[in-house]
Amino acid sequence: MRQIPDNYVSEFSLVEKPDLQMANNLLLKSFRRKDFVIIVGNCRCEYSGRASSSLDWGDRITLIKGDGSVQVHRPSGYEPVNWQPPGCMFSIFFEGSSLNIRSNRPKPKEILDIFFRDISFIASGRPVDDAEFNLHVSEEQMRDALVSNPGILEEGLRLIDFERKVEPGFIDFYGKDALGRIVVVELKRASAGKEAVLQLKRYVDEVKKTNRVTVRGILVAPRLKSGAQSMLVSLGMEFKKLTPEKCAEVLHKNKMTKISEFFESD
Amino acid sequence: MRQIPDNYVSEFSLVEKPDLQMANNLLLKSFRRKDFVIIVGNCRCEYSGRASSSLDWGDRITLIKGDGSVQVHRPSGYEPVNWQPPGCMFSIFFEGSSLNIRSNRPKPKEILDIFFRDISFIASGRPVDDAEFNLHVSEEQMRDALVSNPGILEEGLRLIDFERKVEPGFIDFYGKDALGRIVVVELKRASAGKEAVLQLKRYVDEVKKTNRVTVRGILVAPRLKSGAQSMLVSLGMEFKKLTPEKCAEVLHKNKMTKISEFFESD
DNA sequence: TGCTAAATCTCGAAC
DNA sequence: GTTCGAGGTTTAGCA
Repeated sequence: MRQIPDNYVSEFSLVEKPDLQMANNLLLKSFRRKDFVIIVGNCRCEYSGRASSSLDWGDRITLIKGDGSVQVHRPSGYEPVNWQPPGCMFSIFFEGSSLNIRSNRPKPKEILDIFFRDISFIASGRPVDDAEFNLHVSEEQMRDALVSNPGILEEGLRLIDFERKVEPGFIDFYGKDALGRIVVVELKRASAGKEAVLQLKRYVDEVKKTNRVTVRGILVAPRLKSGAQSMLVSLGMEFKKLTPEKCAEVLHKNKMTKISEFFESD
Repeated sequence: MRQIPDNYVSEFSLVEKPDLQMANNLLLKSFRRKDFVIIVGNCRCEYSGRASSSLDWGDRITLIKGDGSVQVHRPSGYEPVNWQPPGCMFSIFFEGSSLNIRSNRPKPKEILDIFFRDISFIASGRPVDDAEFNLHVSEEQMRDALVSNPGILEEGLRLIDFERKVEPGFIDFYGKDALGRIVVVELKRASAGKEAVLQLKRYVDEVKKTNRVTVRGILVAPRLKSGAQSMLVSLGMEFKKLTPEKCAEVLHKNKMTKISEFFESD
């Protein structure tokens, strides 16, 4: 078996200005092989399913992936103008003087028809990509930081439980403060708005209902959206600022501590 | 001035297997011209901004649009693994033995670095697409149908206001029924779930609070998600079915009526 | 499989 | 410019 070199790039076959008959043959083969296909050309689109849409002729870039997803990109805009999520079946046939690529999504039932009348080029291949994607600062990591070091919020704060199930959902951080009062924390990675305030309120009410004691509700986030502050105050709750940067710092310190512990115990 | 034919397709330049120096030159030119660029090759990515991420080497398809948006696509999945929204500035330089395309988003400050070590091909061009995109059945159109003809929901229902601002948000339809009771309608274009029930509940509560009268809450959608029905009933509210097809029919009739009125008044 | 909550959500409109 | 809500949202995590 031939060794694949570390920087091997799966070749893409390129066909420039194919006529529609050739395009039909190329695409049939690619669909059967579940190749990654790029089609640049002049097309129109019809979509029908959860909603329905139509788009007249224009030059677009179409990506069809081996997992059965499709996206039609216009010259500008981040989002595709038409698309299908993974899991589609493809068929292809002539419709008048244009070539119709139909992608069929079974559930929910959705169909996207792309009609090509002119194709600039078709590229197809099987890209190889086994790398792991790593997102560094998530809400979960912010919670980890808080759980591992509640003191960053307030002197004397102690953890009782996290991701604690109560009826409306999960309490990010459940603990007691220096005076022994129950503390319920709702954590947001970005600006916290009124919906976060209401969510926290529901948790606090639920905890009060079952415990019948004083419960502090603290909304923790990098900042508040406008209106959230007054709402929070009027509902008798608090806001405390916590930034991703601070969390990263705490998590870094934890790691360092663990490493030094490892050496001490060795 | 030369006439552009109706099915004119702006040509894409294709360069297969360019070395990194040639790729650098090609891309520099394309960035200056704000071309649409497609790069297929082996790359790694580093992103830093609202969050941060890293992705090791793999074969990927990169789209760079004239509006300054970027997306790096893996062999599978609908969404790009890394991206930048429109409005970025690009720079390109060598980093060790790889070619680094840096996209810089000013506000919020975000940087995406894509490092190429091998490029299968680069395609660039200026696609022309002036077509209007048309989404046929939107929630707004369903509301228009309901507002223009409240009778489709219930005999004797009258409109008082729509898109009415109350604190949690906007009430889709606000009216009175045949018995003079206030009716609050929450409209969903697709299946309505528990979150829609809760949304309606908040609006009803808000209206009750300010008006201190009987308020009917009606959830209007093509169908309910499982669990929503019992939740709705237990909160003392109702469901009424309304399909996009019915709305389309009503809107069509309205248009016909307007046209005939036009002829009568002529 | 169905539901819930988050997202580097994006996008557009209203304030 | 900011905020807010909708989306053919998509996607990931669970029951």
